[in-house]
Parts: sequence; structure tokens; C-alpha cells
Amino acid sequence: MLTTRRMVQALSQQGYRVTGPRRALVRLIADRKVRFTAADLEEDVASAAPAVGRATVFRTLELLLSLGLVERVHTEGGRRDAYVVAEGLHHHHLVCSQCGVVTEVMGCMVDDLVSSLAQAADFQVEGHWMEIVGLCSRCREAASLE
Amino acid sequence: MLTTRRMVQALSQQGYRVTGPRRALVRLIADRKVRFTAADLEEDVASAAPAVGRATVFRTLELLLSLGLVERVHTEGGRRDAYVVAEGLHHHHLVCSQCGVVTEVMGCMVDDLVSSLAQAADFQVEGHWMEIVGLCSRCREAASLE
DNA sequence: TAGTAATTGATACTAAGTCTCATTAGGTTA
DNA sequence: TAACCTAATGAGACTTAGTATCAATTACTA
Repeated sequence: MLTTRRMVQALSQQGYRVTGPRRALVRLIADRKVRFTAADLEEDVASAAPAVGRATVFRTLELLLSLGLVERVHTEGGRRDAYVVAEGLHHHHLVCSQCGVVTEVMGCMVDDLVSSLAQAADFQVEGHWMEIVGLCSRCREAASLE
Repeated sequence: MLTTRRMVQALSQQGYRVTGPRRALVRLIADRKVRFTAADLEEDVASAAPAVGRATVFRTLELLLSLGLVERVHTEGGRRDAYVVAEGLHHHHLVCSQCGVVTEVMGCMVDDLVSSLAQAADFQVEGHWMEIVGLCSRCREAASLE
């Protein structure tokens, strides 16, 4: 549970209290390799830590987001918000439309592109979003066997 | 109103009826240079075409989205719940965080990058989007004068 | 170990969007 | 041009996702 520890440490280092509910939530979130929604998390909480209230689920998600420990992704037409555990600093995602698995992409090339596009349009970049949706190799194989 | 006509034509060519409410909505949407939310549109409808129901606003937005006549973009909070009129085929956006103005970027370089990233991860691309958020030159100037 | 301020759960509430269904009206055909 | 058929509509109930409030609790500090 490397990620759990990392997240708990980050909380404490930033001056946030490491409480029971936060521990429970971090444990449920950490090491997810697949995108998850707030609703997914609520469901897990209901069985694994039923004493934790709904509001706390949202509050904690918001907190982890603000600390950069999780990131939002947008899939399936953009309707629903999902989250993924953020591994490194800034990065981009390949999200499988079938199984939801998230693959990280190192940002360097993307960042270069972003700054050159912005420069051309005389734009001062504050941030950028990029997401690629498709089929991962496993789902592709599985589909071809049917 | 070039855009209005283009949108109405697209509806009709795809076999959708060109109704009063759809005309009214297209008129309110077309030629917006700034991103808008469903709520913005609802507000405009309330004053410009009060007979048009709320459900129709959402239905029409969904339809235009599916025809590729509008596209989703992000708002500040990180939710992807705003829209812009789609000018060309596929493209990417620079969105000003201050005034909401949207600048289009031709896709070629982005597309190349996407396919090379996907290839590296053995991913079969179904779609992608990219969005850059920042300050446009006008807002930057305005800010520096304060 | 006590003090205190952050955090919490419960719950009421709001915002955003969807669903249902009886009615209306666009486009087509005669 | 009228009549027909079915897509599209408005009203409003409903669902879902997230927020606000507030008294009670609890993690950290000294």
C-alpha cells in the first residue's frame, strides 16, 4: 500500500488532520488502476466503512483533488465525472472505454505542443486537459475472441 | 447568420424535423464566440422564447452534440459542462478563463501526437480531446491596466 | 491531559438533468 | 390542399449528484 501511505503523508504534511474517515477513504481509493466515480466510492464506503457519511466522501474527494492526489477524467460523452489516482506530477491519460483502465502518459511532448499552440494564439496558458479514449490491448483481444 | 443556416440545414439533412423550438434554440446558440452552459441557454430561452420547455433545451443540446454542431468544453471547476459551437470538423480549443472566449486550433499536430502516444501504449484510439485554458491577449491587457 | 479548532455525520436542501405521457405539428403523400 | 403519421413537444414529476448547516466529536498541540 505504497499509495495509501503517500496520500496519508501528503495530508499530514499539508496540515490536514489524519482522521479515521480519511484513512478509510484513502485506503479505498489508493491503488485503483481504474477510473472511479464518486458514486463508486460511495458504494464501497457503504460496505467497508458504513459509519462514514456521504458528505465526507465528497469533501475528501475534493480535498484529494486540491492536493493533486487524484485527478478528474471525463469519459463516456462527458456526462459523468470520474477520478483517477494521480501517480506523478502532471500527466495525461489513456482511458479504456470498455474496462475503464487508465494508462498514464508522460507529459513532455504534450506540454511542448501546448506551449507552441498557445504561443501561436497569443494565449497565456494556465492549464490544459487532454484525454484519449479507446480500447486497451486486453479488451481488444477479448473482443476478438468472441 | 451563416451558422444558424448551417445548423438548420444539418438538422434537416440528417432527417430531423426543423421545428419552431429548434429554430429558436439554434438561433440562440449560433454565432456564440464564447462558451456557454445549459443554464445560460435556459436563461436566454426564458426571455427570447418562453414557450420552449426546459426538456427541449436539453434535448436539443444533446442532438446538436450528437451531430457535432456543438462540443463540450470545461468550466473552471474542472467539470466538462459548457458548450461551444463547433466550427469545422475536428479541432481543439483554447478557452479563456476570464471571458470564456474560445479560439480554435487546427488539429493536425495534436492528432499526430495522439496516434503516436496511443501506439506506444498499444491502445486503439476511439476519440480524444484536448483543451487549453488560460488568458487571451485581451484579458491579459485588461488585467495589466488595472 | 486539557484545550481548541478542524472535522464529522445527519439531514435538509439545491442544481442539473431525465422521464413520461398526452398533445401538437412537420413533412410527406395523395 | 388536406389528411396522415410519427417525431417532437411542454408540463411537471422524478432522479441524481453534490452542497450547506450545525451541533457533536476528535486529532493534534502544548
